[in-house]
Amino acid sequence: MPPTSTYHHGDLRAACLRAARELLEEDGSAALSLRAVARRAGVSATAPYRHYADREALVSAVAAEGYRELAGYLAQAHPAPSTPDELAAVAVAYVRFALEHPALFRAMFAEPCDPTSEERVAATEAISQYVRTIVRATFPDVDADALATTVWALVHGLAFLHLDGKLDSSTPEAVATQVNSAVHALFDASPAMSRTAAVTAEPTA
Amino acid sequence: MPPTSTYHHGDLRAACLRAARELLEEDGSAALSLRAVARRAGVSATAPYRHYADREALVSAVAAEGYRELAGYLAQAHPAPSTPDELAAVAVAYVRFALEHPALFRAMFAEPCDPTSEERVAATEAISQYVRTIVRATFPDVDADALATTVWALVHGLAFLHLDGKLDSSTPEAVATQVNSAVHALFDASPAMSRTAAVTAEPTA
DNA sequence: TGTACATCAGTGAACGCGCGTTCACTGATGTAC
DNA sequence: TGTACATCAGTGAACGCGCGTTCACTGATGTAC
Repeated sequence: MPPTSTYHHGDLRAACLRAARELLEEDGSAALSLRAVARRAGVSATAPYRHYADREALVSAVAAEGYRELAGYLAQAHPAPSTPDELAAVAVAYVRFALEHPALFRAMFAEPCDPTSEERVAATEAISQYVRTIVRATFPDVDADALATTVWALVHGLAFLHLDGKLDSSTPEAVATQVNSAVHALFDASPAMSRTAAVTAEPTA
Repeated sequence: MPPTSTYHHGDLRAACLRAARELLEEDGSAALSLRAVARRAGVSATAPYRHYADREALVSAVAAEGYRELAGYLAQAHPAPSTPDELAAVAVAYVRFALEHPALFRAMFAEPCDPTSEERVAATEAISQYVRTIVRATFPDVDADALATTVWALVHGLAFLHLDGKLDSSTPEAVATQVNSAVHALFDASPAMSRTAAVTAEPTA
């Protein structure tokens, strides 16, 4: 259904989200204002209020969309990882996502604008669950919750360090190598792992 | 030298820094404006311009001070760690610092306001060097740079996850336990550690 | 099929706000003689 | 020791800006009959 008339936009809600994403990627979080979003969507300054209660609601929606997109991105790296290598591939995807959408990623983890936004809480919970699930599939015999937290922290930290230019992000390969080796440093020799999948882990990077 | 007169403040530069820190801790980064700083320092809105070129300069100064303070905090946890346990204690301090100064910590790692601020660059470089030094002292036979990155990422990620309320931060003990176990998961069984450089050959990163 | 009407999604003017920054200024300080 | 003067660190009025949000409104849409 193409938006024939200009008065009724067609899908302003989605257009706002898209505009917000673009502003974020182009000029950083400071540029993300309701008015700028409206401007970019080609609509009056007050039109977005039809779809978002206030600025915070928009930001939360953007963050939530980011979480969903991240989840999709990870799943695409490997739908159901069950070996350390496959898990490492997902980790690489996580960091890559952060580097491809730096402002969005920062917004997702920035000072919580509205911690009570159900959409947002649900989205982050989904990611958290997802990580646990993956780790559990990869290391069935282990305290998956504890390990999942450690893995997530490691990968999350790598993402931020890369974002902050602390590590060599010049090429996707450099990033992948870095992430792979860090993840394997955690896995290869962890007691529980060496017992389970003794040799599987070695050949990466 | 007590600031007798009110006209000449005495040490407005430091007072601005302190005010900025307070605003940050109390109301988050959005509250950190030059005008608010001036107001809190009890000085006209334009007075801070005597000491800071613009808003960005102030923010960079705050961040740099944060880095220095973090460095001191880590050194206080253990002046020269050389065992995994001592290193873990430093890691705990890192996370604790983040939790005690959440807004400051976020500001330090937020979107780089002025990447060319020499004070700021120097401060972050110092931290980075410091981590490398510690890791090298603890594991002399290992590719310290690679491991240092991994350790830093892990600890940094834990700090943010705690900040975002993803982990149990209810008591300092809970945090310490969490961080300790994560760090040990990385160390205790990492091949390089258990068999000293036997397997260092793995040449990644 | 045509018409009346409720509903919905926009408009645009207006508000008050706090911000960063400029400018010409003035009061305090300290130094040279 | 006293005085003249340069320098320094503040003042306060003023600027223009973009923001979030409100309000009464109006044009388009779709549904009931």
